[in-house]
Amino acid sequence: MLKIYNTLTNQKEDFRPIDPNNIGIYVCGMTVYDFCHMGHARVLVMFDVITRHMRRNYPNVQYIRNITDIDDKIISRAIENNEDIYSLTNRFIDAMHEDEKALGVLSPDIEPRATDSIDHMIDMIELLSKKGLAYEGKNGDVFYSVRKFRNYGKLSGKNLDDLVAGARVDIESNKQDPLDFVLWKKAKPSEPKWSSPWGEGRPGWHIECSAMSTHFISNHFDIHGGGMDLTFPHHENEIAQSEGANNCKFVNTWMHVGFVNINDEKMSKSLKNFFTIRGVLDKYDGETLRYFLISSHYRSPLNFSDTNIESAKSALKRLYTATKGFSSSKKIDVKVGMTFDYEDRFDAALNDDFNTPIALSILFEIAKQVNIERSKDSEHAASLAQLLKKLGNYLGILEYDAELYLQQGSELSEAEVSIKINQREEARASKNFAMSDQIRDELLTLGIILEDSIDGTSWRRK
RNA sequence: GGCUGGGUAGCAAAGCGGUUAUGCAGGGGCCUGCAAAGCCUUAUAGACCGGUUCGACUCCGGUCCCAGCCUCCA
Repeated sequence: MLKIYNTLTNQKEDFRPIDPNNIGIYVCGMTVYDFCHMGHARVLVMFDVITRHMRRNYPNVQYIRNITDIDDKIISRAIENNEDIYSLTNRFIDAMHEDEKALGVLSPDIEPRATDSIDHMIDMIELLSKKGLAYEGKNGDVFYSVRKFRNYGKLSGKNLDDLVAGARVDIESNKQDPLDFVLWKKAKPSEPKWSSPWGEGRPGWHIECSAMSTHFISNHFDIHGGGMDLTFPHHENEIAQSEGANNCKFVNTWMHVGFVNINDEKMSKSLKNFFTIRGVLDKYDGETLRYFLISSHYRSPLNFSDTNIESAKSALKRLYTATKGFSSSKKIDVKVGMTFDYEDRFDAALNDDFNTPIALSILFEIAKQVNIERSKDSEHAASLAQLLKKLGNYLGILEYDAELYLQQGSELSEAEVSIKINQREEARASKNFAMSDQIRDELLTLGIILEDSIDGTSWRRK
């Protein structure tokens, strides 16, 4: 039984699908005015792990992740660059796709752009107006009347009076209540605009997710996720909009991914302490990064540092090393009873609120067993290695041939290394160990490590 | 101030009321011509104070500290 921590109830709950044959997942994606950073990477990778696991357990999982391609930041960045918003957003959408590919993230089933769903948003705002939940302010903007929605605050555990007392609410004379939020913004001259019953303008941020999730999935669906900072106000407002408009429960399970921190502080654009995915990929391969991101539980904070990624790199290398030599496509039957309950325990870990650290620890148990069996029972070792690769793939790691992975980024070609290895073999055969060690040291300075075994000498990158 | 989380060994990170988490790094050993990898072995935990219990890192209460949200943010 899959258990998921639900932000709505602040506890782990049994996941009971609305329709087991049709699971709906909606995740708030990127606002595309800049390159994705490590925080985005964590959300991308975690929901990739989550949907991969869901797909193994349910026949049809519909995964939707939107793209916010219209908002204030996009507009101001486009003006700054003196370019059309679409040329800006298209560029960063392409960049995002490159990044997620490098991280081994599978594409969502649908990736709707806000600007393609303006009609659905207008429909929803009209519905809210009809129900008396929305009103037009003095400046022509349309607002949601938060106090008219009974359950406002249920997701984030806030109550309206506390929010007012917090005094961090802006004084906005156009609103009836300072907590009300914008559904539709009147266009200023030279801003991108769409026509609507309230004149030309553009949608507020929150309405797009309510409109797109209900349109592409249903008024009521299973899982809605995003980064933790979206809990309030974004997701709270989505609930107000969707439930206010449709008179039914919006989402059963709300999932929120913890932050990536720098020196124990949230990584964010406003703090200017962020690292872009592509910046990190200059130094580390995508799978190392992915391993790093899944090495802690998705709700815990994750501290980003070179030391921590280096340690992820070493750990992943250990798993690859264990599968080395078994990567041939030769089909081996996994012997019943010889793999113990590794796979069951692996599944149980993921079923327990997607506990990737435990799932990974089981991969290490298998790796150790492969190493032990290697010299004793090679067939058993091979079947374990196959299992290791299979379970790794479920998490989106161990996707490459071990040999190739361990040799990637080498300055010398395969052939060049082979020549050196052969020279060294000759030296060793004639017991000229000074010479053989010299060759090995020479390669080491080029970042290449040689490993002698009964099967001969193999090499890998340091 | 209100609301969430959290404080675990050198570092990272989990589960668990009593039995080895796991990885990286360290010590000793085996293997090796020497290495590397691997295997065996080993040390180092549970912020603090009380309580419940035969027994608590794990449950309850309190204290201290940290992070996040309450404003755009994944």
